[in-house]
Amino acid sequence: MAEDGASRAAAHPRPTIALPPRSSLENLFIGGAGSSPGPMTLVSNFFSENDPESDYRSFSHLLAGAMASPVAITGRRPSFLTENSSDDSSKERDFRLKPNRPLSLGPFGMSHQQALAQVTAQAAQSQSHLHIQAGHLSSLSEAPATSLAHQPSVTYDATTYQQIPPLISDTEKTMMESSEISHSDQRSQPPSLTVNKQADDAYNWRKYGQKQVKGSEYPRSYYKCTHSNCPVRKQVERSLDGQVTEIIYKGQHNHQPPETHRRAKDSGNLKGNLNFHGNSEMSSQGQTGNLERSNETIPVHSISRRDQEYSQATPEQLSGSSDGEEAGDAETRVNKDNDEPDPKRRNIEVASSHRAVAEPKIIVQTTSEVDLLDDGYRWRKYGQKVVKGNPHPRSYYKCTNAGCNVRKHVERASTDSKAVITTYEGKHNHDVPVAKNSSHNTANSNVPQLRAHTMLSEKHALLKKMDLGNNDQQPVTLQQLKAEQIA
DNA sequence: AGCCTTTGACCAGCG
DNA sequence: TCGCTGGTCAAAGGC
Repeated sequence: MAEDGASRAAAHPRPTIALPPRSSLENLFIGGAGSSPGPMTLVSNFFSENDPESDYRSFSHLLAGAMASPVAITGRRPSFLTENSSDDSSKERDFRLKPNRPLSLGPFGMSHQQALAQVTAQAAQSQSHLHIQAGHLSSLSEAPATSLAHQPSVTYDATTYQQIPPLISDTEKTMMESSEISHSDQRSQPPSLTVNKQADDAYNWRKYGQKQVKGSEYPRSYYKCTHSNCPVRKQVERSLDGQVTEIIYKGQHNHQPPETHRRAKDSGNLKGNLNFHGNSEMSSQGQTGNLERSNETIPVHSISRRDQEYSQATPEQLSGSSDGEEAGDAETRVNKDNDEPDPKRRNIEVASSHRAVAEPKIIVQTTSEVDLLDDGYRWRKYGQKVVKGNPHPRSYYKCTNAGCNVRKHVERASTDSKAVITTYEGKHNHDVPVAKNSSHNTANSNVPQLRAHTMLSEKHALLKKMDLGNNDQQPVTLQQLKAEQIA
């Protein structure tokens, strides 16, 4: 098994690419050299820039911050959380985060966290369905001289909404500084970076197995929480050089994190979070008691990398559906239903690091029906499923290109049949096929740009909606977006 | 001594 | 029923 993994990894080494800086607009419309799938990169680039402070505003930092101090987001789990296709027979459903590429925020003057929170939250309000996922390695330009390979993915098992700790190596401990920035605070001022030493993993894990899983590029390691009687387990896929490529958490901690870790988090919060209510409280709540029914407060996992290449994910609190079943797989989904403007929901704690780590890509994609099957690539449908709570089936597609393992899931929103949530998984290892009969595809090279335009317009419309209801919270996003469009 | 990782074997679900 | 596969167990060894 290990040999298999080694040989496969050797045959398909993941690239480590450092590209020169690129303008925000260029990034937005073009993406990185050889990037694919184009559409996936577009909106992600929307959030990325060459901001010199981008190191402090990565999505991984977002995750880290939320992990350190989860934010309560209550309400029904959004319908655009899709179900893990690989686990649809199980009651265990995963939220999966695959931060496959670095990301930094630039011209918008806002953090990933802000953008992410704004977009997702407001999307729910406007009944637009956003899918935020970490995606592909396609656009590589944002990360300043950072290895872009081997971005981890994280799956959150939605069966039991656990708080998932960051895993911080000793090296990281010494290098990592994090800022915790309340979402609402950040709208009027730059992130106030405060040091939040992510001392260590909030929980202790013991490896109990390793296996080369079919279809998985790297060996999968199995870990148990070492706390007595704690059922939480996690699966970690690591590349040969030790970099995490995917993390899956299952179960719910029935205990609090080690005391030392909680103290560290509390300390960090006092310094940096002006508008957050109770990190340590959340850390404990999230473990056992938050699974209320129609108004669940769900701590999202948080992760980190031990090996300096990834910081950590965030336990925000995800809203859960009233039935607690419809969750998504797909890559990262940070979202919420915000029928109730709970102030807590708006407080997104941000952690950041000075480390030059590879950062995950965030993809926020809204698609119209037109875009649904016309993203420049060719797809073969291989499955379809009706998910509880959504009258519309989700369909599964694979890229038809030989040797390409990219898949996408297409789902119509339960509340709006014209709204489509598309989830891409994987990275195309080929160029966009020669133009099809789409006006989008007049030439291969135009596909990304045109789609960018389309998506940008949609984004604009979305953000405009957002702006109407939350003028005080989204101004930067909207203004920046408008600026981009004018440019 | 205790805790951890490693790794082959075993088990259960599924087609 | 059988084979495949993912997940887990548990002995052995290392730190």
